[in-house]
Amino acid sequence: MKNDQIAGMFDLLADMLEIQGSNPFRIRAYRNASRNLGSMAESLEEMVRNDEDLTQLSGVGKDLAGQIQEIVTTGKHKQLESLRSEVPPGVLDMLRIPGVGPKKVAVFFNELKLTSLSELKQAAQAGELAKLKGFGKKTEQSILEGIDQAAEAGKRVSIRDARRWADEIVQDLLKVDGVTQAEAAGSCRRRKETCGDLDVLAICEDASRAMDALEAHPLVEKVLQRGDTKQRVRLQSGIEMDLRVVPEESFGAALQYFTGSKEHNVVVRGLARDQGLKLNEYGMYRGDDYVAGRTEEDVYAAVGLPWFPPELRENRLEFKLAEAGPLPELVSVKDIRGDLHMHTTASDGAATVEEMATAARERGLKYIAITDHSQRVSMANGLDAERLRAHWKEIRRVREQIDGIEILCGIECDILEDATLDLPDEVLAEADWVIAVLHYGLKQPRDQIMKRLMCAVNNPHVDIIGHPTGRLVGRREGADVNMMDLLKAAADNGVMMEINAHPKRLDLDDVHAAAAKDLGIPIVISTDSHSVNGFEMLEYGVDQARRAGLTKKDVANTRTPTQFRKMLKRN
DNA sequence: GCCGTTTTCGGCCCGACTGTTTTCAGTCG
Repeated sequence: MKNDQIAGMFDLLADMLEIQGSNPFRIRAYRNASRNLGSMAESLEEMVRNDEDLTQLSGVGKDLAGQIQEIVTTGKHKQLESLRSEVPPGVLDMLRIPGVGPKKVAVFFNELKLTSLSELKQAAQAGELAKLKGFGKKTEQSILEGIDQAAEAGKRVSIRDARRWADEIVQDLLKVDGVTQAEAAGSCRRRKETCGDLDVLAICEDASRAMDALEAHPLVEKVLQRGDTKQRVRLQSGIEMDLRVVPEESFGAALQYFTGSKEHNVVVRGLARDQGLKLNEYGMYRGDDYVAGRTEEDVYAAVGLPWFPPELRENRLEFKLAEAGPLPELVSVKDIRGDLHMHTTASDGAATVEEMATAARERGLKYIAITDHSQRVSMANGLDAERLRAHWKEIRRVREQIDGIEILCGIECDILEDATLDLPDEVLAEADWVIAVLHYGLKQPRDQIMKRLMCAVNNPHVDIIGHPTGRLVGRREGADVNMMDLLKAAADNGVMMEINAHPKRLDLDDVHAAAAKDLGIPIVISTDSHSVNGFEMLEYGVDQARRAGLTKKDVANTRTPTQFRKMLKRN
């Protein structure tokens, strides 16, 4: 039983309790626990097996500890099972309709006995919803429109798309007459790997000018709401965006407020309250007196906190770091000196060794590793021993010809389904840099997955585990990796861990990267480039590392070429 | 249901927008 499965059960429970009109704080407790469980590195199953105290986990008390234990040991959750028989699954689907929440769903279910989206649609078309108390024609119409979107709703977009759209709109808003400042907030600013919606803030003397501009923007499909200070639109891509127009003296407070995360803000507001202050999106107040709000720095300073990089604002690490002293400086793109995962035309890349090396040098990199696929990945024209040796010969030739950048002879070697490596040890021994990865058999049971990873970690020639879970963000779950066991073994064997920078991978994720750092494992942020444009992905990997609280020191490829070589096992 | 403690019960964020309501409830972030 994986952590996120258990978290999912608590979320489902919360949905059902909400429709039943339970105590909202009890519901929040389930959601809160769900979130915390979903973002922890240790496996709950292991914790139960080792008889560890689950109430140590934040948001988990005696009751939930018992429920987790029940789920892990029996695979079931009695309370959830009995609620399931009371609330049909189709009723939960109704929650996905924009503007429809638990109260409305309860009315549909209890008064009209509707149990699915299609029944709800028929009732709306027959005009039955508008007859209900508290409902009218407009609500009925908007539900009718919303039902078709329900399937799409909740879809998240990659940080890369989110940033492209948000940045474009921000840049265009800044050109609008009267707009003096504009910035993206929300999960996009925190660089979360996916975004459910976009938030943009602007200062504009006449808010309607900014809103008119947004309404006319080519990326915008439709205005969903428009008030005096807030406008909500849907972009062509289907994702929704909020624009808030705020006064200058509130910009910092609003930026802080709308950047979140919610959990981070709860803590900040709590600290404010403890000091007799009140924080909202307009500013920090003592009674009715404005204390701060122009900048985020002012807001944090008013409660005795340092300014936090947005990537840290998840209420996971940042408050502990702040308590321990000045915040560490997080790693940044300019710190990265090497890129140690990339492909060429020898396997499935689009550029030659020479082209990749030249492009890397132009981007200011001092060393790279060429790591084409091994033979198992036949689809990608993976290399067998003979072709690999010829390829390395070619790399050495280019190495002699190009100044200003070091090139390592590497390989991205598959860890096969039977827990052996795709190339013999004597071949791997000739490499400068060996990345071991899972590509196939990702659905194998945990025991076999771990057997494979341990085989790689224990091999003396393996330098690093690449994209350790093999997940594809929003598309494919990764293998069932016991990450803490893998990290401990990696630490014991001097094996590094990769943060694969491609926005579709971002693997390790932020939580596991933080766990790796805690164990002292050197982390490498690599782009896995398949063309010269691939190097642009570096920033997404760096953002993920920043979310894990990594500094320059924690990231091996911030070292100079000489320093980096000294970190390798074979030296 | 959790948490903290001014230890065992009270607090748990709150403001914008919409629609239906004529003073507010529901939803959302």
